[in-house]
Amino acid sequence: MWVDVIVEDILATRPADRYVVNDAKSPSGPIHVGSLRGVVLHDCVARGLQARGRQAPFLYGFDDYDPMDSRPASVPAEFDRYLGMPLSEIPSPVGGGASYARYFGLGFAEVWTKIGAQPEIYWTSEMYKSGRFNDAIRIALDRADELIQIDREISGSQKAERHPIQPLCESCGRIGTTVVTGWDGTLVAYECRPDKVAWARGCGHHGRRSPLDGGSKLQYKAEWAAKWWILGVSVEGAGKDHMTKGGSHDVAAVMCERVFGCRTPVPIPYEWFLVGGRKMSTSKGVGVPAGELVEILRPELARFLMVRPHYRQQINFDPSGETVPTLYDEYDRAAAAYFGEVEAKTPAEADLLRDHSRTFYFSRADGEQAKAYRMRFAKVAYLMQMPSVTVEEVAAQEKGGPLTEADRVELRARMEDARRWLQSYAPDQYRFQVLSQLPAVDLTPAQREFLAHLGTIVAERDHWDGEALHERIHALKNEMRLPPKDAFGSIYLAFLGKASGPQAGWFLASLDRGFVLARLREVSGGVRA
RNA sequence: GGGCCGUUAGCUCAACUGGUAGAGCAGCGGACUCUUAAUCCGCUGGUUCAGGGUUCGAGUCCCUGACGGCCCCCCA
Repeated sequence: MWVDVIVEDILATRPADRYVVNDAKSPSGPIHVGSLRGVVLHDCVARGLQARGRQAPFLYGFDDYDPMDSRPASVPAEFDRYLGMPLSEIPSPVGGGASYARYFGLGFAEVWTKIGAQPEIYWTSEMYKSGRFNDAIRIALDRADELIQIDREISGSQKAERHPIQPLCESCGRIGTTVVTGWDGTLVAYECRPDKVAWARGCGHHGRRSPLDGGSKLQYKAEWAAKWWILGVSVEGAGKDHMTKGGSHDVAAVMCERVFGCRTPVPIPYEWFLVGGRKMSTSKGVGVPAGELVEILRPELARFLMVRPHYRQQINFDPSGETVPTLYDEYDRAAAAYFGEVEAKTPAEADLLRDHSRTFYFSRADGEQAKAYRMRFAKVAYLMQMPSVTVEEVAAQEKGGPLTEADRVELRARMEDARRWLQSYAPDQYRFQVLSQLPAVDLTPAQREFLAHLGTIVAERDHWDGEALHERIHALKNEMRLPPKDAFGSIYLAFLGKASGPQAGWFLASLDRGFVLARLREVSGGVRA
């Protein structure tokens, strides 16, 4: 399991009693589901370190002193006037006094809470305002040339200006449009340029101010390095956009070591996590909000989805098709390994089981996962669509005994997922619905006759057992020398409007007898012939 | 220009630090007095993208190449 590999590697290469695990995100809008991968990854590593007896706080930083550099489609157009201002200083798009950054950041935090992660949140705006960045800002100003040089050297970018400090404009409140023009050891001289960036317009103000206590922010690569130094971060992964060679992480790493004199945290470069299927209607066509994932899958499955594949592998989750049932099957396999329900026949198999077991362990959302009876997801989905079938009863039969409380909780979670899956994502093949009105079907005379006879059979008894009825259907089909396809097809067409369906005997037996008789009479009587 | 990932059965994917290539679905066959989604059993099916190399042994490690997906060189 990759988490164990990472944890063992950290313990071996950097022995310590305490590790600070950090992740961060700029809350510039609705936070994409991809950012959840970082949360889960860091949460797992922190858990793994803790399980090895180390202290391992997991910190999550919202970089809310970053300037707003674009306006998400869901945010009203009047917010364009805030472009360039720190996210912490912009009002929430839904009002209520909170900042723009808090609105989106806390919304994201709600999602990670659901999947069992509880990082300690910090806000860079507060760090700046409280002076925690002051030493780093002084260093960055004193050694600005060196930092700029590192940026150029490592990134290979010829881009002229990337001064490590951006003052907050005292006139317009923007922080993304300013450039430093001088530093006397106490005050920075700066200009708020109308043309510095394409996405915001500075007001043109020239001024001098203290860069400390919130008066400025570090440019983001320098800020990253400074945060490692200030917070003592020892482990921090990042998505591939940061981790490319000569990319922001490489630059920050050199800044961290050469300028701030601290060791670069253990890096963990991870791949993207995309959600296909229903794409959002944003202009770019991608960007499913994190919260949507936990509306498709319950917490353990959402985590499992991200824990199972290696972190260097891209995840492209498409909830349509058979993805969800398959994911559930794999989850069940992992659970079986974890609870010791399967025995390995070979050493290789034993290793595989251990791997599955660890995957399950790290997929737990909260606390110990109770051992419970796990009915196959596809079956749950199937049973739920059968009229007058109680899934709990079938589960108890299948289990061979009464369901425990844990069994019921597990089953209910599956039913929830199945309901949503059937409603929004399941292929038609998995979905059926008894039609309350006879659909317009095209049946041969033989099929009508078959259904008429079937009606007679059903009428024979007040109560039918599924198996018994199924036998009679086959017998009737044989007597009439009707091809199975025609016989069964006619039943499904009459009740479901499609050519196939659940096993006919059990299916009809589960329906209301009066309804079945009426429908058979109607369809065979040529009402719509 | 640079970087990451992928390519394994018809499909979707597994396979710990190299040690007999496996599942699910599909297909085929069978059991249950029953071809048509609730159960169970069996079977078929792979030159692991290609070509080199290391090794007693390579899906796995190294090199080269092909194809596919993505990222960076704006911002953060």
